[in-house]
Formats: sequence, C-alpha cells, structure tokens
Amino acid sequence: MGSPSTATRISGRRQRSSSGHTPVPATRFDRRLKEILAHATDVFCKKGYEGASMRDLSRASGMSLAGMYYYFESKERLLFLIQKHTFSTIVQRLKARLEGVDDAEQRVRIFILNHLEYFLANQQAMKVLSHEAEVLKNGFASELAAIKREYYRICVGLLDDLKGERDLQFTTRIAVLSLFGMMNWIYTWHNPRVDADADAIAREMGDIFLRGVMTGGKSRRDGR
Amino acid sequence: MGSPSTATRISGRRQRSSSGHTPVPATRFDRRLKEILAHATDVFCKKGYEGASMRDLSRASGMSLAGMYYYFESKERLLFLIQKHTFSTIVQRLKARLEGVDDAEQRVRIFILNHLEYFLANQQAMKVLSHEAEVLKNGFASELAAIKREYYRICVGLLDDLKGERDLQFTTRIAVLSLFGMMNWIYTWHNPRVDADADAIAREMGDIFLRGVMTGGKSRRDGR
DNA sequence: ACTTTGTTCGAACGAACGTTCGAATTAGCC
DNA sequence: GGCTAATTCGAACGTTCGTTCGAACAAAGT
Repeated sequence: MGSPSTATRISGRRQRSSSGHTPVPATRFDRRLKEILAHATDVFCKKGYEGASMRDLSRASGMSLAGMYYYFESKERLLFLIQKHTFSTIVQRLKARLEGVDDAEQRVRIFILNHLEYFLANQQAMKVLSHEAEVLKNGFASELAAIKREYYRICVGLLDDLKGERDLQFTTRIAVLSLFGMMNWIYTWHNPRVDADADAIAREMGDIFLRGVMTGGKSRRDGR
Repeated sequence: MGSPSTATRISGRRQRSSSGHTPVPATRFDRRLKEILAHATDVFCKKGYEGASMRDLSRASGMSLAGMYYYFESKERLLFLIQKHTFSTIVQRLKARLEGVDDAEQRVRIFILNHLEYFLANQQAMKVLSHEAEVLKNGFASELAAIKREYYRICVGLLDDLKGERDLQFTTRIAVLSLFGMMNWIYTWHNPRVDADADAIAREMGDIFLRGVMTGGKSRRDGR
C-alpha cells in the first residue's frame, strides 16, 4: 500500500537488545545479527575494512548480499557495531575485575591481564578494533571515541594512583601510551603455537612495564 | 615498429639508481619517481592502501592516471617501493650509529633513539610501513620480510648482549616485541603540538623499557 | 633538419564496488 | 487453513576501481 520505498528505512525494526539483560535467547533478529557480526569480524580481520567487500561479508555469513542490509544500513555501521561491542565488553569486564582491589600495583596488573586476556581470546575482534581505528566517520567515530577515552582515562587513573602512592616521576601520558603500544602490538606477532598464554605474557609485560615505571623514582635510588 | 602492444612491458627501462652512489641528481626518471613516492606516501597515510585509489595518487602527484604506470607496473609495487625504501633507510642508519659503540645498554638506547627519531621525522612513511604491513603478497612480501627480519634480529642481538652481560632473565622475544610495540604504536597518538620531541620520548621510553628489563634479574632482588 | 628515445596523457576496458527495490519466502499467530 | 509481519533474495542501479592502449609531446643525438 502506501509508499514502501521512501522514508521508511525499516528503522523501527532495528532497536533491539532491551536495555535490561536478556538472559540468553534474545530475539531471532538479535541472534542472527550476532552471527553476522562474528563472521564479518573474521573477514575484516583477514582483509581489512576497505579490502573486505560486502560480497565477501555476505558469503561468510551464508546470507545473500541484499539480505545483509536488513540487519544494518551500511558497511560502516557494521564495523561500528563490531567495534562498539568489543570495546564495551572489555571496559565492562575491567570494571568488574577492579572492584574490591585496592593495591595500586595490583590494579595495574589487573588492567594488563584483562586487556591481554581479552585480546588473545578475541584476537580477530581486537585486531579489527586496533587496526581499523580510524576508518569510522562523524557520528560513528565520536561515539566510539567516547568509549576509547573512558578506557584511556581509567588507565591514566591507575597509573596516577601508583605515581602518587610511591612518589614516582614518569610522564603519565607517555607511560600509558607505551603500555597500550606494548599490549596492542601483540596482534601483529602473537602465534598461539609459539607464544605463551595470556597469563604468562601479562606477567612478563607487567614486569617490564611496572619495574620500568617504578624504578628510580624520587624515592632514593641508592640505599639511603 | 614491430608489435608495440604485446610482451614489451617496458621493463628494460626500469632498473636505475646505479648500485654505486649517485651524488645527487640521479636520472630524470629517478627524481620524478621519488616525488611520486613522496606524494603517494601522504595519500596512503591518510586513506590507507586499499582506501587510496590510483586516481587519488595521480592527483596528488600532479600526473595523469595513465602516466603513473610509466613509473611502476602496479599499485602494489608502488607500496612496495615506499616500504622498502623506508625500511632500508632506517636499518642503514642504525648500523652507522651503532658502529664504535660498545656498551650494551648504550647500544639499546641508540636503537630506540634511531627508531623514534626516524619515526617522528618521517611519520607518514612509518605509518604506511607499520599499518600496511600485511597487504603485500608473494614476492613483494618476502623481500620486505627479509629486511624486517634483519631489523628484528639486530634488536634481538642487542638485548641478548645486555642479558648475557648482566645476567638478566627476561624472555628476549617478548621483550623485543614489547619494545617494538611501545615504539610503533606512536603513530596512533603522537601530536607534535602536545608531545615532546624524539629525544625526550626516546629517553623516557628507554627508561621504562631498560629499567623494566634490567631490574630484578638473577642477581639478588633482596639485599642479600 | 630528421630520427630516436623518453615521457605524458585522454579515453576506454571489464570487473568489482556499496546500495536499493520489489517480489518471493518463511515464521508466528488466529 | 488463512493473515500479518518478519526475513530473504535475484537483479539491477550508478559509480569507482586498477590497468591498458595508442597517440601525442618533449629531449637528446646526429
């Protein structure tokens, strides 16, 4: 009837995933979308955002090209959904793990472990997050930047606490970004058949970073 | 006259840049190619390899689309030329700087400074090198991988020397790759209007990394 | 002057791109 | 069964992609 073409934009159908917690099943729509996101993550990981075509993505999901657009309105939004979900999850898990831990050094170690554990368990998603960090535009970009900034600020807070507690003298910004570099670079080299698991790597990176940042503060370097 | 179409492939014209040292002028061909590489580096840096079209690249060089193919036979080879030149230069400069320096710690500091100095002075080229590290295929990929491996091995050597000299106990592979991560990640955050220059950052990253790696070796951690 | 070689370009190629549309199919409910 | 809404798809849209071709222009050698 009416005009099925213009303006409709199906948009009404899109907003699912009730703000509360759906225990498991969610709607059919949500379940299928989740599958598509998972397959798309694989493809983006292997070929990059620009290098992956909508035809590649649809093939990976076992869905027709046109059918994809029932679930999201553009390729860019698909990337956004992947990145947002990945990043939100890691922030949320971090908050849960930090709760109840008071020791400043221990809190930094938890940050590192949380990051690396999630990174290695969801390597493809994290590569897409790290490697395609600049491709989103405008609205998508700023919404993701907000989550990113929150995560960054948490880490700044942890290091500033440590710095205050022990009277250290590093530049927080450099330290935080060096730490992110150490951790995020892992997607370029980690090979599960050669390298240790997340716990071991987190311990070793934590050792390097924490000793590096905690040695030689204002507090006497000699034995005095 | 013969057949100008098939098989010619102009290839003979390509091999320039005499193995020796051309003092400055080089051939006209070489000079123009260098300009094109410089402009292409800008564009690849801004839009990524897949995101940059040959039309973008030709526009940036002020040359026609078809004209570009007089200088290189494919977009992939263009990226290869950029990456190879960038990487070769950084390795070559490193070797020169290491010559004559014996102290193991000092040699690691030189490695870090050399990397960061070149990184910040040629930020676009280094971003293209870091970010588009996986797009080349087959022959191009393996030739570049060889340079990469040489650079990596140099760093492993420096750290193993340090480790042997001072009886330390870190995992070299993890340490090297953590260091690369710290340094290479810089392309995602460095802002010349906010952040310090290469010397200062190299000093601070060097402090973090070297203290991290040198503290708490086999040599007693307690005062015994 | 003519010839040769090096350099540039407009126009076009077929293929692949992201996205849309309307019709067909399926699932859920009476 | 039949009705409605949710889901899927084939076919096509117009655009852009990387690359090629042959003709045109400029430089260098004689």
